[in-house]
Amino acid sequence: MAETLAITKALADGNRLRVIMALTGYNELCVCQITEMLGHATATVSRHMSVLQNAGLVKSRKEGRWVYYGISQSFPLQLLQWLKEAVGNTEEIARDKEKLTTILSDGLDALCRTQRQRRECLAP
Amino acid sequence: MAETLAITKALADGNRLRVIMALTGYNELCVCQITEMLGHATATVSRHMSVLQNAGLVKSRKEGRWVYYGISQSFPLQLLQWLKEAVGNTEEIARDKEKLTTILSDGLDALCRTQRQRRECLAP
DNA sequence: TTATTATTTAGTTGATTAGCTAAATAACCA
DNA sequence: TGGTTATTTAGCTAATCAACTAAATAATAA
Repeated sequence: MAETLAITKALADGNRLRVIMALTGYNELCVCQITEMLGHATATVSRHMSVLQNAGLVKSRKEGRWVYYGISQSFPLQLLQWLKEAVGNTEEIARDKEKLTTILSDGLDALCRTQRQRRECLAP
Repeated sequence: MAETLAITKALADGNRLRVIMALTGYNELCVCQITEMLGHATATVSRHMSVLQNAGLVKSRKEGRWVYYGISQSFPLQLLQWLKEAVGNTEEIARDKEKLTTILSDGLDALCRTQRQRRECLAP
C-alpha cells in the first residue's frame, strides 16, 4: 500500500498536478521551464519534482547543465487518463499551456538568462 | 481543478484508502463497523468519512440511529479500477477484509454494545 | 585550473491536517 | 416527556508539508 499512497500523496498538490499535465503535452521539460510555469523558487520546484519521481510518476534525464523531466513509463495508465479528463480542460491548465508556448518559444539559454537576471535583481 | 484536488487529497491517506477498499466489498457499511475496522476513535473516523464525502467519493444514508456509507455513483470509474488493482491485493487490505467478516458476523447491536462497554471501561 | 551556472540538499518558518477528548445533534425508546 | 445512544462538531496538540534562503553538488566554459 505504501507505493500507492506515495502516488496519491504526490498528486495531492495543485502545483504537482499542473506539472503532470504540462508533461503530458511535451515529452520533456527542463526544470527551469517548469519553474517559469509555476512561478515558484527553483528549490521549491526541485522538491516537487523529487516527490513525483519518488512516487514513480516522472523520470529525469541529465544533459549538460540541464535536467529534463518527463512522464514515467510506469505512470498507471488509468490514473493518467482520469487525470486528463478531470483537469485537462480546466482554466488553470489552459493558462499553463498558453504560458508554456511562450516559455518554449525563446530557447533554454534565453530563459535561464532572464531567470538569472531576475535573481540578481533581488539579491541583497 | 479544485474538485480533482479534493479527490486526490481525500485519497492521500492510508485510513481513507482502507475505507474505500472496504466499501468496494460491501455496498454499505455502518460508521461503527468502519470504526471497528480502523481502530481509531469514532470522531476521527467521522472526520475521515466527511472528507471522502466532500470529495464526492462516498455517499451516506441515515437509518434510525445508524449512518451507512457506500461508494458514490460519482466515484470516477477509472480511478476506482486503478485503486483496486493497486491496493486490492496488499496485506493491509487482506487483513481488513478478514477483520470485516468477523465484525459483520455479530450484528450491529452487539457491535455497538461492545464498543460502548470499551468506552465506559476507559472512562474517568 | 578557476569561474560560472543549473540543480539539489539543508535548515527554517508558517500553514494544513490527523489524532484525541468533550460537547452538541439527532434519533430512538420507555 | 425524559433518558439513552450513534454520530457529528468544536477545540486542542503534535506531526506533516510547502515555501523560502543559503549552502552544496555537478557540469560547463574560459
